[in-house]
Amino acid sequence: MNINQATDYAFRAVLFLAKQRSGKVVEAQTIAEQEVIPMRFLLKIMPSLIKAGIVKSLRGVGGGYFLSKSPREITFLDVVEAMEGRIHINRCLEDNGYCSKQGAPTCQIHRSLAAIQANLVAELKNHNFGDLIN
Amino acid sequence: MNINQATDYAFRAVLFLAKQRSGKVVEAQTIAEQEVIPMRFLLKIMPSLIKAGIVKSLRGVGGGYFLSKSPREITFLDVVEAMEGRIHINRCLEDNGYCSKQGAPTCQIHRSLAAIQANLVAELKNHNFGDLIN
DNA sequence: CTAATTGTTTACTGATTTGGTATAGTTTAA
DNA sequence: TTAAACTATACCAAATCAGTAAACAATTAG
Repeated sequence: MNINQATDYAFRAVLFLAKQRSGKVVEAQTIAEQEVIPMRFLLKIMPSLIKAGIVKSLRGVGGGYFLSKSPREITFLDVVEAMEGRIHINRCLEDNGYCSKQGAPTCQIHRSLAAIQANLVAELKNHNFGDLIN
Repeated sequence: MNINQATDYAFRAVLFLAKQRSGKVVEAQTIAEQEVIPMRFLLKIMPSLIKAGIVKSLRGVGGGYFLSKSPREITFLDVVEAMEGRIHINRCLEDNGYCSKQGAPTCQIHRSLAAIQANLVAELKNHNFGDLIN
């Protein structure tokens, strides 16, 4: 029931970029040093944020990363999903959800967990990076 | 961000016991068959529910398991914590929380995740097994 | 054009967790 | 005392996690 280390680092990288003046390009090494993230690991994490449309990058001299939209438009859910995919608090809630009992449609546990998951997703969506920097 | 298979099985075992008439002792094999849980695995799971005070057991002939309190008094949080311990959605929220940046007290991410976690815990506490059997 | 700089991609690795099985032991009723 | 039931512990293969490494691609400076 937790986020993994890569997601934790991703939160910090996004927050660090959100704190820069708009459009400022920050190289990986700066983020890694300031946020105490292993450089190589950060370099593996960033492409996930790019694919999710949260961050953009520039290569070559003077290159680096910057947010692709305003911090207020980036939610905690966006970052979690960028790193870990859609949230499913139990296997039975996945798209072709597996259950050894095959009882999903009528399973009371399934329904309760679905409600709990929906609440969690809503809560994650309710936190954005704009609120964190003011 | 999910519960593990053992916890899923634990939910089913508790619900199955909750559906029995009060005080009925059910042997492991019956639970395993009805809920489609590998017997040996179930036998390893049950002691966690017993230690958490959710279930009681009787050994020997005619033995088995039964709930130690009313279904309404058993929450989803109780079962999750019985199986996985206290919920921490990120390492920094553990008792002696680790953070490579050591910035927990002033970290905005930490504070947001703490709020999200508190919401999740409250939601889990809000679902009980009494509601599921009526 | 070339070299230096910066991100991208993919593969690899050791440690830990997960999901489950096996074995030996304890308790209890008949 | 024997069979039925749970308990404790050890074991195991596969997957995931956290991180490292190396080769590659793009860009800019000179």
